[in-house]
Amino acid sequence: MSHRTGGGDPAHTLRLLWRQPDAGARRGPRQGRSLDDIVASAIALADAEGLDAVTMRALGQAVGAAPMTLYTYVPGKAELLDLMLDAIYAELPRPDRSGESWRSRVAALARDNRELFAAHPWAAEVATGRPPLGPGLMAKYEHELRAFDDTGLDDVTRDAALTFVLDFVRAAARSAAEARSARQDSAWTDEQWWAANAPLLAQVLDERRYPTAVRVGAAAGAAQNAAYDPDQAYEFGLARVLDALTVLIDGRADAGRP
Amino acid sequence: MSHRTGGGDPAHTLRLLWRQPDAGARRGPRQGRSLDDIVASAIALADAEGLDAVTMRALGQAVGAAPMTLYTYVPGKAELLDLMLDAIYAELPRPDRSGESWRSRVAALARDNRELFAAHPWAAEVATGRPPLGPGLMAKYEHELRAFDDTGLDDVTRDAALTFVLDFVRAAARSAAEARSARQDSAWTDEQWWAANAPLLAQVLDERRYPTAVRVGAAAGAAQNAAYDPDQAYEFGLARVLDALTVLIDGRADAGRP
DNA sequence: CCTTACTTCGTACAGTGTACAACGTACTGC
DNA sequence: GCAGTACGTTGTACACTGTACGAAGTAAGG
Repeated sequence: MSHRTGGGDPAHTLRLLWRQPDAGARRGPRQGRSLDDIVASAIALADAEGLDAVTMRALGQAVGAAPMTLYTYVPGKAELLDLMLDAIYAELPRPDRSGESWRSRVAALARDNRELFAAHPWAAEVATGRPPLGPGLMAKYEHELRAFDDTGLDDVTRDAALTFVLDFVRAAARSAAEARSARQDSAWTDEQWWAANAPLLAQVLDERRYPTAVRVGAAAGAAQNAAYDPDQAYEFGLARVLDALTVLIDGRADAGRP
Repeated sequence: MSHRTGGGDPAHTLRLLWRQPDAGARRGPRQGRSLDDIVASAIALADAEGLDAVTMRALGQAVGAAPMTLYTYVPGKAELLDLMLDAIYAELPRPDRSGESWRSRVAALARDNRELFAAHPWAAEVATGRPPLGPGLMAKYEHELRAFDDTGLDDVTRDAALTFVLDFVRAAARSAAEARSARQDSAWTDEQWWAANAPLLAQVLDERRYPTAVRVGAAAGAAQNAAYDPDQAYEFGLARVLDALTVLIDGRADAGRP
């Protein structure tokens, strides 16, 4: 199974996200834990051991309860993922950057999101078909839209530009997470992997058939000391994203450069 | 479990990808099917019912064999995913575009990849920590690198630029796939979902607290007839990507435009 | 022919999310 | 104070996953 959000009654999920208790007096025993405890434990578990380690059984053990107890706090696992995401969104820094240039603000926005994914790599893996419209995401959205103040973009374009930046950072984080988990899970280091592949690869990669691929692949591999360096891909991509926005906003490519 | 590639002996996987039979005479009964049959059935299954439907049991039934029989063709499911990916890469069109501008070639490259993900939406979900270095991927890489001929980019930058474009298309395909599966799996249409969320959202979305978010969100929602339109996001993003490459390659923003 | 390597497949196991029912608890209405 | 009831907690159970293991049958080598 893949990790997906949503699924249940949207109104119920939304009440949970905004921590709006059900109306009516509560009979029966009081809950021994809080929703925040559950969510915080789940995030800690995911940070430490990855999203696959967040099972209802493991989470139950982490909070000292039977697995099924969790279902009195949360309708199901999909909603738990929504809550986890919204919680880490709420943690993002949101300093006032109104004195800076838009370019500096957007670069900071990208950096903050990158650091979010560095702290919580699992977040890039979660498939959010419908986003968790909680306080964390709203605060994030509000703050990040402000990065485009004074750019002259209309509202629709502003939203599209933000989505473009965020999707880029998320894709980079996902690639980085995949590269890392390939290293960790597979019991083969990058070097061993290449060494194991090299003999047959040399035999099968005809330079007449793949001249450009062989040459460029070798150059790129040498430049990165690996088949793929997520950090370099991010730096390169971010520069391109900022260039693209400069064209969109200032109508030329060299604004803000020496 | 998420869907991941790789894992086993890289050399063995590589032999499978390039269809290099093990050396030595084969004793015992001959295999009743071919590796290509297995892979083709798996792709058909994934196309029709999604990646989650590709289980060893279902695939066994599709090829008319017991589930465990598959393990004589493929070491495990991770390797099967590698083979599926390489197979669809091999299907991509690779016409000679040497007469066109680089911008037209890169746009075509993006379109071809977008259509690949449209035909095989599951491909965007697969986590390829280490890429399947088979004939399909090599042919794809060779052809796509050629899109940057005559751009003056050095080899390392050429690889980075291609990665940038491909990552963008993949991210867009992933978002589109997530949005679609949210629609299909959740039993709530987009309209029902918004209708269910609207009352509480109206109550909780204070316009003083989230002025920009509320305004921009409403404008974007109206412009897209939905919370999120993957097609519009793709078109917007592709234009930005091409602008960014124009800056990189031609040093200005307006090359190739009227 | 016997041996050996190989394909096929039934069974089994550890793991997943969660439905269901039993049990105890604390509040509501009297 | 007491019955009724809604709710928290939990053990068990189910369908499902990938795949390890071993038995049975088949074709080739010596």
